[in-house]
Amino acid sequence: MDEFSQNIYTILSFLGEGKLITYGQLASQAGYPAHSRHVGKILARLPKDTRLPWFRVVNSQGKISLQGDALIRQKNLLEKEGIKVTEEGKIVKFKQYLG
DNA sequence: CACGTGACGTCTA
DNA sequence: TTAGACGCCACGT
Repeated sequence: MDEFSQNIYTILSFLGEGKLITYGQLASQAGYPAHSRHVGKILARLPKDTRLPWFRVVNSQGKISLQGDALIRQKNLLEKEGIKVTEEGKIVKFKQYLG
């Protein structure tokens, strides 16, 4: 477990309900601005029963980067927190949910 | 060592 | 607003 991953987990654990963050912001806040892609890899290997709010992470365009059933899962979790998402996975009023 | 790939980002037309 | 071109970095082959 490297420092970058630890930072990602810490930042996510402090991300409150109804708040969103992008891969790029996570990477930057973790101290490695150029590692936005790596954030995805780290999230992808999280256990299914993790307590971390991985579903509050979207790309800089305000869209969910997952596909198929995974997209549906994240969509449902977000809507459960009052965030509206279109069929294509686009977050409605995306910028309102950032820090 | 070269190359392809991925839950990405920024610029530009 | 959308698409394509590039940039970026860790990893497996």
